[in-house]
Amino acid sequence: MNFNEKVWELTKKIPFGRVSTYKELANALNAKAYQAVGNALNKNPYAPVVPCHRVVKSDGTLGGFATGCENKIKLLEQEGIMIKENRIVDFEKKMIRFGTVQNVSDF
DNA sequence: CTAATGACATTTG
DNA sequence: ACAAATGCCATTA
Repeated sequence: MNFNEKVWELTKKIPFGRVSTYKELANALNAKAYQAVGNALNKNPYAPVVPCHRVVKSDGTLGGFATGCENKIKLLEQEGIMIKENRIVDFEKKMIRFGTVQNVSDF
């Protein structure tokens, strides 16, 4: 299993209504290649399978999207995530950390 | 193998 | 707070 497949598998595990960051994704894979994570998501062949729109930058901004960041915003809003000025609202609460159980009550 | 690239991150001006 | 510069790691040419 190469690095990209790991990234995609992990991305598929992001639950509905939550988001994660490239850095946390790489950290969960025990690697530091956050940029390579974004690179993998960019050319992922599992476009509809992998919820790439739930992956954002570490500071809460959206980052990029293959089919346009506007589309990314729409997808996230469909999942109940509010976007303000290209930034995720309550990002700290929405962000998921793999390996740690998150509190669902505040969402 | 070497060089260039990117949906990034961190530091600096 | 914003923009530029630098560092980073896997992938690709």
